[in-house]
Amino acid sequence: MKEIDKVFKALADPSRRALIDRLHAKNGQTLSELCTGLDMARQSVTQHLDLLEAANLISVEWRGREKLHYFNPVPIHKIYARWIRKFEQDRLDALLDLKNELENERNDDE
Amino acid sequence: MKEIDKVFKALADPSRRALIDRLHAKNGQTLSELCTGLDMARQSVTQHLDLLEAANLISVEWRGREKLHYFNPVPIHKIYARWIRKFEQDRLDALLDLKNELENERNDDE
DNA sequence: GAGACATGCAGGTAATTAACTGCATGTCAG
DNA sequence: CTGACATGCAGTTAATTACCTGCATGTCTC
Repeated sequence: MKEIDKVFKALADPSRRALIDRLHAKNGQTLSELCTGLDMARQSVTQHLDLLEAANLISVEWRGREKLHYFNPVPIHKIYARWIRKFEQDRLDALLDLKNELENERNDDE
Repeated sequence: MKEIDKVFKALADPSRRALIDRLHAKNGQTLSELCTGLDMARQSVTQHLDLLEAANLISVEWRGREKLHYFNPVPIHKIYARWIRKFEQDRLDALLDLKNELENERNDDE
């Protein structure tokens, strides 16, 4: 499976996006810490975290018996760079076209 | 299902992203036009397009017996605005922090 | 109106997924 | 060393998904 596909798939689930949000709010949380308040078995959370890790959206670090989780924004930046920016560019292009159109109209009047 | 979730789910499939790319290259294509060159039954393509339409990523317009498909970038912009920009912001913040840190160090020297 | 064409609609199936339960392993603290 | 704790690992299940095939409907063209 392509890298970018893993990222999109990982982001497609609201539970996983929530986990990223939690890590974004407080980085370096343990598994049990991430589980608190969630209506889901620890093992299910692990599965989600594994997917996020496979997509390189989080990285883990062991400290004794605890597993610390860190958010990594790079894949999201790549999605933006390779897949969203070009559509954003269309919006700018459309504005430029409109601007040129208006200016040409003005020139036609002269 | 939440709006944003439909969009993420719709974007999670590479076939659907390919369809968006094709529409981005040439807007207003019919169903059969979108099917050409794809190794997939027409009915399967229809299902993908239905999902994209449910996510508001494409809109359709009937002309006689033909169904024209148009790409709509707004949901992708919303993803960027509500979900990606804040992570991008972190990168800027980190740069600013670094800048301030360096300046403070310089002041400490004086 | 007949035949070609574009698409819709209704199942059916195999693969994937997201959740669970139960038990095992490894680490800390007294 | 022992008990508590953090996590891993394996297997099960129900829901979802991504396909397919077959047939129906509606619209052009001659």
